[in-house]
Amino acid sequence: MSIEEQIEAGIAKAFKTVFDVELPQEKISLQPTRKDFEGAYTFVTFPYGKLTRKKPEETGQLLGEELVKSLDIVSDFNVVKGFLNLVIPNTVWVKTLVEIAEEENFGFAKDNGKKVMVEYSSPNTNKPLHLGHLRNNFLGHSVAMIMEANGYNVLKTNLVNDRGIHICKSMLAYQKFGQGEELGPSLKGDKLVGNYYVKFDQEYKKEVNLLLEKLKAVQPNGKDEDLKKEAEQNAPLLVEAKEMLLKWENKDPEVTALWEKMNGWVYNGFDQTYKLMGVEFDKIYYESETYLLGKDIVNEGLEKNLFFKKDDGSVWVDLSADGLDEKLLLRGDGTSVYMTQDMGTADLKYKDFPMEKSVYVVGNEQDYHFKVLQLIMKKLGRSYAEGIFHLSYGMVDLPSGKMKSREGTVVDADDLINDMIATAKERTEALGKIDGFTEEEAKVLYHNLALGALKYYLLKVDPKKRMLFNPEESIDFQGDTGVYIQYNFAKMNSILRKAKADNIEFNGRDFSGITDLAASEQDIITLIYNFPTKVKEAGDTFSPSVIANYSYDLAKAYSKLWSEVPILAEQNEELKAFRVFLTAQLANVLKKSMALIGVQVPERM
RNA sequence: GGUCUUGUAGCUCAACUGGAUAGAGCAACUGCCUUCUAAGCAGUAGGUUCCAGGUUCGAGUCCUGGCAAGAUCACCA
Repeated sequence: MSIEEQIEAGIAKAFKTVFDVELPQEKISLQPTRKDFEGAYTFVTFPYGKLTRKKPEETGQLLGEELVKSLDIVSDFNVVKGFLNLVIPNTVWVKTLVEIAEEENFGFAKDNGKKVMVEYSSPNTNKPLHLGHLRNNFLGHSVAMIMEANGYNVLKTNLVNDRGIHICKSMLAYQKFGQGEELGPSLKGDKLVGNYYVKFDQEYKKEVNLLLEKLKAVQPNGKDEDLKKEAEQNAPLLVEAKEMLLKWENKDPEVTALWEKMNGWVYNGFDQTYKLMGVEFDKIYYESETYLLGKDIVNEGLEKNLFFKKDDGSVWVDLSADGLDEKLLLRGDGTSVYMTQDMGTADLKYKDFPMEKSVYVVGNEQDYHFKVLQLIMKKLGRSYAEGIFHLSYGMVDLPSGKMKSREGTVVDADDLINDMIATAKERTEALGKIDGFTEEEAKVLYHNLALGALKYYLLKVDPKKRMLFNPEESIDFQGDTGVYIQYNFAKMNSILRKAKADNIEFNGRDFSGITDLAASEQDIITLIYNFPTKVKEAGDTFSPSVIANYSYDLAKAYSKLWSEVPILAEQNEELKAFRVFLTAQLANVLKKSMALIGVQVPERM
């Protein structure tokens, strides 16, 4: 039984013995005591005045006296207004830490027999990955690991958008302007293809302007808006791209071959970037294979009278009763729309991997889409519908506004990571921290520092919030950063290395003689003790930020300890061993928690 | 216009799901490297938690109404 549970049970009992009232344990909750007061846990007595017929202070006083009497783990208490602060003796904390050290897989839940699928990344194959994708990938990968730590069997998936008009645009531009360019060593495949996507847009805009001039000449009285629309629709490049899409759908050999060739280039590039980012997938879905799915489900919905057909043959669902609008599910010509496809894919996913929860890491511009998707699948009676969770995250904007691939105003993922690596190298060398490192070790360190800084930066923030990224200001290496946490881990490791060299034994040692703890030592133990709660909270809310912030707290606590008490320089042998032991436990938990946000911690830096 | 999200120190973010005097980092200022890594520690300053009501013993957190920013409301994906 956890410390909290023991106290809660004790409080329930105390209500009975002191006030002769029944208060079920579920109704009792504790909170951590604020730093400025003595104690570890606080019980708020304000709500129980009616029950005890006493003032909150008095209720607290009487409960406190009873708890000290009845519970070994409560040694003292104090009452401030309606707050009963309970003191847990140091020996209990020390004992707790020893128990934690003996626990295998501390903090991680046992296999719960449940499955969860996490879909993330979901790139388009017409352009390279950018900063927005980094947020997506880091979130998804981290959530997958957090769910695993919560006992789920996790399948990481990637739904690649490899077809559609936008893909045809880059293909067409390549065909027209590519002059047979082939993949070379100087340019990654995704970049090569991305360039043609930009090229398409440039040429297309020229055509639109040209056409607009002509239209204006012919229809001097036409509204600017209408003419522009007409020009945009009829520009030859777009018309050709549409034709190409039709050819693709009809499996035209030439178009298919080009499509395969260019997508191959892109995947080659993506693989490099994914590797650089440190994310991976268990299964990859391609929209080219799923885009025809879902039509059966549309028929099913029609049969069940959940959907309806309009005169032109298009199929809709009326969600106005749920506060939403009517939504198109199938075009008049019988072709699929996005929603058709996603309904089909939802069924396919469940068929492949019958899961309790299905997480979609997708930007918040699709909030409406996923709300509708879940609602429809619920109406259709899909058992998995309840478990659909759209992990909606805010856009990463630049000071200049939105990132736009077509206009080239994006922060490229590879470039950003490589810049960060260069910065890490520069900083490390300036600080003279690489003495004794081999070239290979130094390279690994720079990579870990760069990725750590970047991942922490993107994950410590609540996903819902949109964020502003200023490329002019590099991501910090000081203060509340990934590097700070890594640095403190390196310090812990330095202690452990030296302790080993000095043959300081701490495993399995009896620390019952430790009765005095410095405030920073006690803080660290409580933090370590809270690890399982944090893992659970992060899993329940799909929030890597919980883990990121927790990791920072751990690092900060050690930094404080470091400056306040001697560790290896401690004269008392038992105390010295205890502090090394504490360091070892903390390092262990910190490494685990950082791993949950995908950050590697260095042994030395 | 409807719906959803966000609004906390100059800036970037927290706040244990309704609890005590709202906490960190950056930037500014002041101390601290003959002791285990100063990518650090300690301190000073910085707040009408967007505004106005309400519920409650108690509100940054819940409700109502505003204001501001963003997203979305396509036979695009």
